[in-house]
Amino acid sequence: MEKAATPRASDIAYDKIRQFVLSGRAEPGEQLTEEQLARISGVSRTPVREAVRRLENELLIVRSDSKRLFVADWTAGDIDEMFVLRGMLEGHAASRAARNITSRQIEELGQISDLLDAAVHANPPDVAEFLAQNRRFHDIILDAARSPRLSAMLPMLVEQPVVRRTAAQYRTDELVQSAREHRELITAFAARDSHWARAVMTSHIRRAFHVFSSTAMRRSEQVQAND
Amino acid sequence: MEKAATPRASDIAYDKIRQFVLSGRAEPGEQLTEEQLARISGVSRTPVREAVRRLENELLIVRSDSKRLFVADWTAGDIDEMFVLRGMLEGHAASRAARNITSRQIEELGQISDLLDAAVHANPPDVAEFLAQNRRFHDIILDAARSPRLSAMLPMLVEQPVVRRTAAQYRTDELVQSAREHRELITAFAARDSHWARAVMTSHIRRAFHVFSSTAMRRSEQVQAND
DNA sequence: CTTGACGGTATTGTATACAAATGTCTATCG
DNA sequence: CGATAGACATTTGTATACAATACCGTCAAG
Repeated sequence: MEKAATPRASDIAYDKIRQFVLSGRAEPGEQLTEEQLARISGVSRTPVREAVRRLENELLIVRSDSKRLFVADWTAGDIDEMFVLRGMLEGHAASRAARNITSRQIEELGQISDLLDAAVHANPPDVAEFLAQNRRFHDIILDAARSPRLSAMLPMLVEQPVVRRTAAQYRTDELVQSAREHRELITAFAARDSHWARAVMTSHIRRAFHVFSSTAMRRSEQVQAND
Repeated sequence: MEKAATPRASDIAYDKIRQFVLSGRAEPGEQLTEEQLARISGVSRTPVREAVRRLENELLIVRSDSKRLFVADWTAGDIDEMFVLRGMLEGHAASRAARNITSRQIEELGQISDLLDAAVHANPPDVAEFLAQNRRFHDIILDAARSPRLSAMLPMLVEQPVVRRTAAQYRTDELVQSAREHRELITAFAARDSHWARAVMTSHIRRAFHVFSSTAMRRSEQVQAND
């Protein structure tokens, strides 16, 4: 049985606020007060402050000239930049992982890959499941990289603008290709080929960026159509 | 006249604790209690906690399995990894800076470069001044890169193991070479050549790593001699 | 001698009260 | 009419008290 870790109020606050921001219930640029966030997360301001510090560090929340909190708002340039950094860092993580990964972990990646395939080929494709397993996949690689520093830095980059859009925007062929790349990564890991792993990961992330861009466009077209 | 910003207690705590850790007054692996840190920095536990969160994020302080604080302790592998990441990120920063830097900023870099030369050629070389100006130099580049994300991530990597050793460990020829690379960076910026800038910066950081390794060795030899 | 349970102590986590500071509105003056 | 100063409201920052949790030594049983 899994351990039922004690829920720390500051973690609760972190999750709730994060979800509040990413779900789009808070508009980009909107002001947030600590008290409001305390109400939302059901704890006092003290743990909220800690949570806010973390989110601020992830640039999900920004502080105005002096100390007032706002929901971050992303330019296209920010997002591009973010994917570039993710490409570098995840590429590096993959490279390290190829050297350090255990066969147990490779097995695990294989199982996740099966789940990814299942999610893709479901009818209709189960995109939420796909994203969840995709995240697990990348987390294992990060773990295998054995770099506390990478583990601290990557969360600042992952899935920030991704979550906001609805899952329905993905096309099946994109998911298929993504799943294929995961398989290739596993092969590279099994071969302990760090250069291969880095290259596959880098292009994987970069392609994700273009998928993101095009789905963002699709979405805005859809929004226009709804107006 | 420059603004005399209000000193926030949490910033005071951050500076004091950081200095406490980096100066070597705290042994790596040693436990730190919030109350002790509060005494040291002269504020209450609340701002200390915020400061600790930041330092924890920079991996200068680590949390034991549950919640007790310890001074981080670095393996050779950690330091190597850190310089690799710095190389990637500062290289990327230089690349962006080459595209975005203003002529005003290039001038500023030139002035700092003069100060670097002066510090190197003083007799004896003024290493503290060199390090201070070096830091200003890199900060300007980071600023010119215009990426809030890089600005958030790089502080996690800079000068952590560097400060602990005494300045006297540097050799003059190393400082001369470093100053030369700064000049070359300026040239690359002036030419707006992002590839050149990235390459120079990458090798600059990588060379710094090897200088660091050798000075660390020199230092340990010296310590052995003193035993 | 080892192991495990118990309880005291040290340390971290949270809430609340209050202080400092920032923003905003209004009234008055140029 | 616009600008500015001052009072008021809102928001963030800090300290303290208390609660919850983890650690560690002790003691008893196997």
